[in-house]
Amino acid sequence: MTTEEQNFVLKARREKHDALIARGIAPYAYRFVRTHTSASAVAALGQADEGEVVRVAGRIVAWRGQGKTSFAHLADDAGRIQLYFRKDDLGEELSETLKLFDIGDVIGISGALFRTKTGEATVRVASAEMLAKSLRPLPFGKEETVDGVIVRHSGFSDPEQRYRQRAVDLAVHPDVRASFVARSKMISALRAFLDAKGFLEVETPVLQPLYGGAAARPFTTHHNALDMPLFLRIADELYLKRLIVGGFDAVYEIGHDFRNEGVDRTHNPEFTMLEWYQAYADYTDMMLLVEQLLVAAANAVRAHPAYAASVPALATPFPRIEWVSALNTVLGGDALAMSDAELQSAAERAGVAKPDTLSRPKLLDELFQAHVERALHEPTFVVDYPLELSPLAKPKRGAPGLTERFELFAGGRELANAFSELNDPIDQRRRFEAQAKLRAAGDEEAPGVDEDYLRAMEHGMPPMGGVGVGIDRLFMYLSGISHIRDVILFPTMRPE
RNA sequence: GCGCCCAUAGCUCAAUUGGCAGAGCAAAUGACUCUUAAUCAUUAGGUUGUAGGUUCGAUUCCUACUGGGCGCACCA
Repeated sequence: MTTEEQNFVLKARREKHDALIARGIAPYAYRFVRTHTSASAVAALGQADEGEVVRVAGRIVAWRGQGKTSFAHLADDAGRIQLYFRKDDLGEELSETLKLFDIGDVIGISGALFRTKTGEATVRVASAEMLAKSLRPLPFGKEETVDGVIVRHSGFSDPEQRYRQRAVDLAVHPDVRASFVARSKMISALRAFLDAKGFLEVETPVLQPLYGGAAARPFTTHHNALDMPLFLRIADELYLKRLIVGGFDAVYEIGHDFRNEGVDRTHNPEFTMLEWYQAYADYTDMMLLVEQLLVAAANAVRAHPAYAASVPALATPFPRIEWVSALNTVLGGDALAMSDAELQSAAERAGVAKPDTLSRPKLLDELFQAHVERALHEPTFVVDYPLELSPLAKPKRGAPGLTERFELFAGGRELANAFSELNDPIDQRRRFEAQAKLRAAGDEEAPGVDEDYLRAMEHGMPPMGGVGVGIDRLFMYLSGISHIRDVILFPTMRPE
């Protein structure tokens, strides 16, 4: 098609649009007062054969004309309901107008409920209003119900088009809408949980002059008026901990982090992160909170009928395994005492790419990922990470080479990361400097020294526990959805 | 970033060894006053992703490009 205006389908729609105007009917309305949704109308009829007059609105998703009568289905957020148009009820003029209605149009209906002889709750249409004329057809598939299961035919299934045109995807796929409803309910439950525990929801900068709080490559941008580079945050951590210095006892933030790295089924360049920090608590307190929070999230997702069956049963407390002993077991020796060369050859055997280019902490991390993480299917806390992997965590009491840190794994993926937060500014400076050295040696993900953060800490940072939870992945785990693009409304795509 | 695969009508898909580009749905016209993947008849709808090449002839074979999917790498 050369230009879309010449397409015969669009042309026919446009002609009907013009014909509506010619009949004095506005193709785009301002408002329609509904008395019922599709679902509440069906409920209002109950088991009766005749019911009250209802006003419903939605999109025409199916049309079965039959001479002087027509049946249609009207879909709204709550579901769908059948409409029955009868020429004798509507009169000549409205019957003529009806010919200008198409599948995809948004209309408002008034009429009495009744039950057809096949048993379906239906509105006997007395009046119909055009609310929004659809000029571009939606790719509705046909549906049939076989043994109570809805079977779709010839739907809209090209994954590229579905992600690029999410409005269309959502409009024709109630199950896609359902997944985002469940996600939203889960996030509401997380907020309710933390609010009830006395946490204050806050917002910290997305645009940061210095990035930190995680090991990742950032997106960079530029502020014109200030003529300065800015980074999109890779984590909220350092700003939230400044707030604890400022006197807030417990804060949390739900927002987007941005990491300039590959895209695959579990990575989108922007993703949703929950972080919280609680003064006077340590990582053991955080473990209990994470368990409770996960149970609350799982209950919220399970409450959605579409996901009731897919949510894993969570038995608390989750098992705890120690990072070092788990790695020692799989490597058959004392991992921390091994030489760099020994670690490199172990990494080589584990299939780690280019182990000779990795720093020692990276090597350890890779070995742990390869041998231990992938095998953790049930929710499991991995505790007490090596200090060199955890530059923002407090040393473990009685084991100075380790930190008080845990990560929660489930389904082979990391769901949460938490520490007893490092609040000693002298130690923190040393850790930053060690990171800066790695950075100078070529580790692009190692952050530098954040003087502003150190200054805040030097004023006295209360001891605290902190947690980060990847929201997209948590929802993927709970819902059983395997691709991150299916839990993000508008995933990052190349321009078409 | 690397490898493999995919791109045909608005949507979902066909097209034999390289030989006139098709079907279903959606659309238009007509028939049908309880249908429901409604049905029936007729009609229209295409620069086969883009640019080149091989060939008498390319949707089909080759090259490059664009976009996508899957896997690997990086990462959470």
